[in-house]
Amino acid sequence: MYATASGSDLMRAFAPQRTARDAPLPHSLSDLLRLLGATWQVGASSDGFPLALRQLRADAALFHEGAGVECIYFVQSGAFKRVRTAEDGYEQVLGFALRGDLLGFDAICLGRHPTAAIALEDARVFALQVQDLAGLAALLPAFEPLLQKATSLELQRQGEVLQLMAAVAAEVRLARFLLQLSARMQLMGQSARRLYLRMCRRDIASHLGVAHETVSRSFTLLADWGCLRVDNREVEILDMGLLRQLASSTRGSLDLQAERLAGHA
Amino acid sequence: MYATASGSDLMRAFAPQRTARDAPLPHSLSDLLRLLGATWQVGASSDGFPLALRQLRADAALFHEGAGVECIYFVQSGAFKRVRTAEDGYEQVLGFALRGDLLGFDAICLGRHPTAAIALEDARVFALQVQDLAGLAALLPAFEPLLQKATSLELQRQGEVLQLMAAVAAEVRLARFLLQLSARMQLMGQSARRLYLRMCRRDIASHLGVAHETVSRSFTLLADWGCLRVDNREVEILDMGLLRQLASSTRGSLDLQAERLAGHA
DNA sequence: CGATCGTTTGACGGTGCTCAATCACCGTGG
DNA sequence: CCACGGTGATTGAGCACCGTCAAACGATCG
Repeated sequence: MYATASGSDLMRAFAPQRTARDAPLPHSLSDLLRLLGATWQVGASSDGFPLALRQLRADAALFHEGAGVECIYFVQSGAFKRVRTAEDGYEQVLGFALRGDLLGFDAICLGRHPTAAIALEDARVFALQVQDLAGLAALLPAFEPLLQKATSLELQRQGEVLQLMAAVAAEVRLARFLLQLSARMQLMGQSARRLYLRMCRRDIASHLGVAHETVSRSFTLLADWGCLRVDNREVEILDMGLLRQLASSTRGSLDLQAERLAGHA
Repeated sequence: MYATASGSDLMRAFAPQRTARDAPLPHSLSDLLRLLGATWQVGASSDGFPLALRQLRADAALFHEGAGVECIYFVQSGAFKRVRTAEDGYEQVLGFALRGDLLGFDAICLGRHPTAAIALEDARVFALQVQDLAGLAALLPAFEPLLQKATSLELQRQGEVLQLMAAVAAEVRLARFLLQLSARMQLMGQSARRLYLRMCRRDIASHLGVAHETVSRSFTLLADWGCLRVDNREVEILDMGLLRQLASSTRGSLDLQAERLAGHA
């Protein structure tokens, strides 16, 4: 590696596993802070801080399971799935990461990534070396609360995912998943009603803890009940209230919905 | 409350919801840092830092679902369950917290506790006001990495819990749960083989996403296969290898175990 | 246009949920 | 001291839901 004093090469040095087609992209610490929800502007003094912007193609791995931790990442664009592969090859999807989400932080405690992150589409991420975290905190005292908020949000989201898998009925799981996705899209300023699923049915199924055929069946069931309009990966929520009511049912008693189904048939 | 300038009263001031039977307990910042795994000693300069040690009886709530966040907590002794209650009264157990675990951090992002924490037995926790976090970071630069490690560990544990609920067969879920518990006990310097379950079957069932009767059946099944010896809440792991093998099976194919069962019968 | 992958739908069998009874344990009060 | 009620754990029977296997359909791409 050529060590010159130019800023461009500094950036390059902090972008691991950079492939040939990657080109240096314009970015700065301000971009990351704005992504994390900071309202104020960062002074120009910290523009030299080592912050890499990595670009990935669909199906590329941001990091592999078991790999040593070098960076934590913030999704700038695109979508990821977090997966853990069992010995027999079964892929467990633990969650999906969208714009603004934190990736790889669960690796800090043990020094290795317990899960892999795979891009579902072309994506860009900010990469922050863990060894630079202390320096960044010293340079920008306001960064620490932002990072804490981000980790807290991840923790809270993981809790919601658990509730998702805790539901017994498959339609309830799917309903909860769609509502969570809808809420996140709305938080990003996008439509809460019209969703485009970036992941395939198999990934959704793994995430919900059911077979992928069951996901299909649940989609058509929700569509039959008038909750949704489903066209492959395009989903439109037609009756948000009914969807919420479905998602809130816990043990048994989908009978109310069964009646509605009978009424429509 | 009598307001004098003594140090004891300072402690009292930072212990919210203190009941009459609670007495001031000896504690210091050093105790917390040692609990978090710090190897170095803290200087006496920071002994005046506001750090409360709260004591709770069994079944008492450390914080309620939806309550505003004031503190984050580190479990000093005892055990907790983290629960979320649905509208129809169903209690979803998201996880259990033991000595050294962080509680309440998922509330920081939204300012409200998304889950409640209930003591499973008499317990003690260190309480750290969130508004004091920045001050503590300034006073002790080495604290920030410890907090990050703790949050990272929580995040990683939540991922493991997800894997737990992702398993299809009930016995597999129970096997994974017991292995996770065993690993945590060993990490705390206790026996990995002899476990005393601090939670009732219903809590375990909710945590695994099955009916509590199924938990009972799975316990007896694992015992019949020679994995465990179960006596109410006392569990002894007899065949760790077989238990691991069971826990690693994902989709279908418990047939191997079924053969073993037939062999024993 | 064929090939491959993803999605949907059907049929069947098994696992676990529901309902219910029994047992064990414990603290209370007669 | 033992009867009593209460809670938690275990076990059984029946049935619905979902996983597995299988086939057909659709989309995308070379």
